[in-house]
Amino acid sequence: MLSTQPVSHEAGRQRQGRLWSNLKEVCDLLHLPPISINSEELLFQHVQFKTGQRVHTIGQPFDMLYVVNSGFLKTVLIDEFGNEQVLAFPMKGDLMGVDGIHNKTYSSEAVALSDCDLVLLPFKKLTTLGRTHVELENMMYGVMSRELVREQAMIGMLGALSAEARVARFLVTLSERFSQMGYSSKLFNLRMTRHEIGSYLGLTLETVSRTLSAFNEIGLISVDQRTIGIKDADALKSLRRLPPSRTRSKLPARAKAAAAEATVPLLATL
Amino acid sequence: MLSTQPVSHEAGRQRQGRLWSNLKEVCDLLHLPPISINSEELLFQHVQFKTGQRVHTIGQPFDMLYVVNSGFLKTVLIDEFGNEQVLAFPMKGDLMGVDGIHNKTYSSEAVALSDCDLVLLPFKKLTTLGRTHVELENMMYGVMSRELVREQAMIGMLGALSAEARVARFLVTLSERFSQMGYSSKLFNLRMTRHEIGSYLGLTLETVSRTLSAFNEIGLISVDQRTIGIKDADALKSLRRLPPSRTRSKLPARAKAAAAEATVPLLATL
DNA sequence: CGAGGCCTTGAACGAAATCAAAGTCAGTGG
DNA sequence: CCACTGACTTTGATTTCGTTCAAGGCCTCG
Repeated sequence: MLSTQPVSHEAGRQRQGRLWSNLKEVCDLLHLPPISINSEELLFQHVQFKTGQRVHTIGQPFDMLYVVNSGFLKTVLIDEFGNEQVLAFPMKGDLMGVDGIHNKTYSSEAVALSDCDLVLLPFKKLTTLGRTHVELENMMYGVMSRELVREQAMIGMLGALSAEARVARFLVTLSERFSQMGYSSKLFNLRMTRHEIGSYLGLTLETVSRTLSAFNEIGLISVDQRTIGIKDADALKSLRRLPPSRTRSKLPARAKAAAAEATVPLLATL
Repeated sequence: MLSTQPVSHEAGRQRQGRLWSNLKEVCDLLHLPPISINSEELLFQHVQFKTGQRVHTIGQPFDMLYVVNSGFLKTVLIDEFGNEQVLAFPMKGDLMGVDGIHNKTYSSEAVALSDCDLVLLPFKKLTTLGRTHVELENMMYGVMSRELVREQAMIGMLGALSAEARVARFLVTLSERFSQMGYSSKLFNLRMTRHEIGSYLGLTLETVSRTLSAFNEIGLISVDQRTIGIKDADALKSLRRLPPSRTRSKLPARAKAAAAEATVPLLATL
């Protein structure tokens, strides 16, 4: 489902020995409808990070958002004992740094898991520009809301799914992302360790390893170290195996009033 | 830490037999610095919901944000089998509905756990207004970012903490919220069932119940049905008991390059 | 008073964590 | 070139935390 427009594969152009992208290219990257701004002149600088480098750290003053143009990263929280909690594995098209707006300080740390090329979006520049370009402003709100929805889905997954289901969904999501990026959805390399996957999924590295081996056993995937082959995507997708009886939705008796109309125009959905 | 300014305790004024709040009152509610807009004329309507009523449902067209002025709610995700996953328990000062911006459709459902009074913030109105009032716009971004940070903290908790630690943190957070609202931080009533707490924390209702009983045993709290007394807040706060050896932060060998300067000015934090 | 939610507690089970050991792989330096 | 090192991975054995299943008590509301 990639745009087939003649954007250079490595989006951006050289200038002063450095890559720059215009707003339309950034929108493409974020999978957003392009914005009609006389924007050929409005360029955003790229930056490169090497494997292991930190893009931003916790507590660092916030002024930039980042869009991944190529490469793989992780974002992590670090607790008071130095333990890492992986929050996400940003890759091409993902936005980073939104958590820094509040408090003017990044609340997470972003680390490159491979060499990366990121587009720099100076936040001030964006908001200023947004004030005169409704579309851009809407895009900003939209992207932030999208992040929020993603995190809600993550919470749902951590709260309700078994280890197997989490690993299965992780693989499916990765596969879809790779496919979006134009890589094979059937065969790819993990850029992160079992440990990092485990942290991301709320599991230990051993459980991740064992679960992958088990999927391999029953022919859902093939595993060789970091190389994953997806053999039965449908089975992976439908693998739920959630702790069953939990959390069945039902309105309490006291809620019968809800049938009545609300105090304000309110659609009677459901 | 409440503002001691003479805002009416039940913020807002009567007009046409209904409560309305101006922008300053809304900012107070959200714990944000007040905005200097000639805003006495800019009023936001309140709405009341009865226990059990839904404020918005999944898939319903989005057009409003909501700020809780009084009462207690839950927001939930519902999976394909009708299972509920509690995402949050909004109460006074909390913002709801942000997940609806993306897709123009609410992606979660909000249900009143008690009779509630909510301030309606028509999103269109806010953004239009934000375009001419930088402060308001910044506030919008700030609030959305704050939500994101909260959810990240939630992910961290679900990913890393033991059942006891989750329940302890839940109690501490509740206690602090009650205190903020001017209620006792030492003695309060839960508005939600064990089942709902369990869903929120990624535990079963039995585990929640047992953990509360255990805290009661060792004198950290007193429990009688929905009534909770906090006896040793410090012990609750420091109760971590996280699965120990997990996820210790350490840079991989390949990351030695990180010591070198980044491609862009980058603070050497840590 | 009875019914239905809700909460507690016990006992047994099971999924995932922990502990432990051996194997793989990439990079390094002799 | 090859052996050595250190990080990463796999697999096994054991333990433990939290779930599941079950039964009984409590409280509210009709």
